[in-house]
Amino acid sequence: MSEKSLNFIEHIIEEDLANGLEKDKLRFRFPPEPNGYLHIGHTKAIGISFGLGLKYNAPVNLRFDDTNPAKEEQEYVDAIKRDIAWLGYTWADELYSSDYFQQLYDWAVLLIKEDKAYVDSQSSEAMAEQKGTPTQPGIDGPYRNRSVEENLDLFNRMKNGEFEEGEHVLRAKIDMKHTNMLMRDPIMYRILKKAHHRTGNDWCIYPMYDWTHGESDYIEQISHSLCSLEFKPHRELYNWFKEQVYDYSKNTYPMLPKQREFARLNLSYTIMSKRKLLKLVEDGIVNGWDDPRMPTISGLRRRGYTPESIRTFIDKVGVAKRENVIDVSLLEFCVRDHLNKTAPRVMAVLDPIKVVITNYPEDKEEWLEAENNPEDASAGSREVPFSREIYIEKADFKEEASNKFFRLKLGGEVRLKNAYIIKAESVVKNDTGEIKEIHCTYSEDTSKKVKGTLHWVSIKHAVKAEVREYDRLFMDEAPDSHQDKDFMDFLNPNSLNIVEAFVEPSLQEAKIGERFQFQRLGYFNVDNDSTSEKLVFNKTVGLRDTWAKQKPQSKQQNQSKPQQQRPAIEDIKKIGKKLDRLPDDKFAAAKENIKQLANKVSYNDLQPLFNTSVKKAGTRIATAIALGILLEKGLEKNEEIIEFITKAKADKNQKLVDEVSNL
RNA sequence: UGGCCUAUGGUGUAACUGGCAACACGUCUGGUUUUGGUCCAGAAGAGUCUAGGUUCGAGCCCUAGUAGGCCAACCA
Repeated sequence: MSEKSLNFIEHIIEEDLANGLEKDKLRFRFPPEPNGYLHIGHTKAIGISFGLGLKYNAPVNLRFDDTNPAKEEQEYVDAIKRDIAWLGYTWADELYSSDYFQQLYDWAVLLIKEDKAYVDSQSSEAMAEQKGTPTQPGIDGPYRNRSVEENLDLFNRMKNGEFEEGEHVLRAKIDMKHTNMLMRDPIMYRILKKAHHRTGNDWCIYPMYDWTHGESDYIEQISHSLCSLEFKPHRELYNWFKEQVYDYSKNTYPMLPKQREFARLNLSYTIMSKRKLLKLVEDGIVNGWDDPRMPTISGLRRRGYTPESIRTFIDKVGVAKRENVIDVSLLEFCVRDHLNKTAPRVMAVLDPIKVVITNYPEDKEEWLEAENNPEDASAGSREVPFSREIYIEKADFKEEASNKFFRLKLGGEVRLKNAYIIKAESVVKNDTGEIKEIHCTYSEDTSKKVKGTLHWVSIKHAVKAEVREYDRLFMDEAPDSHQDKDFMDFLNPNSLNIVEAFVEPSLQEAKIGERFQFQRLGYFNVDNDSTSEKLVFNKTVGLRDTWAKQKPQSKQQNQSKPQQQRPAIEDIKKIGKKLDRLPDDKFAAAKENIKQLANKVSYNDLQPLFNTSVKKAGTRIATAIALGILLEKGLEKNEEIIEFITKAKADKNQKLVDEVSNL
């Protein structure tokens, strides 16, 4: 652990420690709002705070940020706790912001007494108007200078339920002209006559996020409050509030927490918004929050992901402040890596074709030994039944094929995993020419070298099972990042594919949640829907398949990325940078590219490049090429241009001299 | 007309107070293999957004641009 270089948050903590913060004062928290299920994005926040707790041996609180009774439910509290525990993290205290409602109220009264908060009685529309915009300052509202007495009275009556929702709010009195809109007298309390999942009807005023969150951190004496980037502008308010309450309570709560922000996790081909995930659930696109296609923790769990693999994934994605999109292939790598070491191997045929071994006696059957996991000697072995008629995968047979195809073909030999070597002799077809059976002969000499090995199941002994194969839910790399299109437009209609498969008989006893490698296919686990009458498997992830990659692909994979539209001059500079180091053929291509781009460039764009320093030959060559186009299009040579050309002609770089010579 | 944040191979993250740009995924070779998996060996791929400056030396410091993100819920 100490080997690994620190991320920026760890650097901050190390610095705080070096500056005198005592190590036993370190304390973190994970603060979910119980209004939905946790998803893989939350796992990053969980991993950061709980990871820090582990690293520094510091407590990490689980605090439900439950200040909005309209949206929050016990069901979500339970699901969140279950998911965090499943991931393998242990929280110090289970806490609720609602536990602090009284303290928050008392502090709010103190703020009013100091004329730092006031009751506003306007409509939300009027208040929004006075608030201004990001580019325009706000103006003071008519209630801003109410007397302390009146504010105290009104606030007390708000608490007592004397007013209806929307009639009054309590606002912090900061600065309506502040450049940070959050500082323009933010609302601290609103009236909400709703029952809260924990406090019931005790309160009819509820504190807002900014007032609650930071003060909850303060009460819990959290040292480092870590959240995602979009809360960066809130930090200023966070600090303002905490400095006020510190004045009132520094003796009981001596430490001021520090908020820092990191970039949230984005995964390619998936969405992370709770609201949008909820829509998938409500519209019946998926079968609930734990549908194996969902990026929720519960979905991943049901899909067969291991908590270990999710944790290593989070560890690998790192922590920084720039927007990122992680490729799902990294997540898949992490599960494969873990399951490869732990999942027992079994044989299952998903798309069967019948093979008859003509020289094998009709009534004979054998039980052959099969290794459970070549990666784990302690996993032992089991026996699998073999008989005259077996299933193999349709894709594993071709009547004719090149010798790049080292599976079964007519006249060719192949090894049956854990069994004999067979040779395909003939096929039986139906009227439409479809192959119904492959007739083979077998040889008991298993020592022979054959290139291919196939998995199979004995038809007589095979157990039927339902296998659910999943594909990504969205066809687009970033489905919710298109301003002109709705994320629902990118739904993949084939995200679920149910097949009737045949599995080896040892699987009859498989229990819900158990994970296996179906050899040569991928990792599968037993779904919750599985019963003793009907086995149901989920495909967690396929094996790496370098064979599939060699075949021509007609995939939907290659969708062009939404190319960000840079000004042409920027591209020219970029290309120009290494232009002088390019081999001739590449240089010609780059030159052509620059010529194209130059058509979109004005003289004013190009002019600044004339001063480019002598050592940056590439940029100057690019400038010369672009200038050539502009001159062709009728640009008049002025002094600056002539000076540039003259200087370039005298340069020691031959390419530059060439480019500039015919200008 | 504003404020704040960010910019390093295809992707993600490193590079401690300036000193040969590293690691992982992905990609491509080759080897091993009763899984076209795993494993092993290797390769390609970035002069760190652009320009200018400071310096013996800049991914890191300064200036100016450019691009992207966030900010106007009685949501969190």
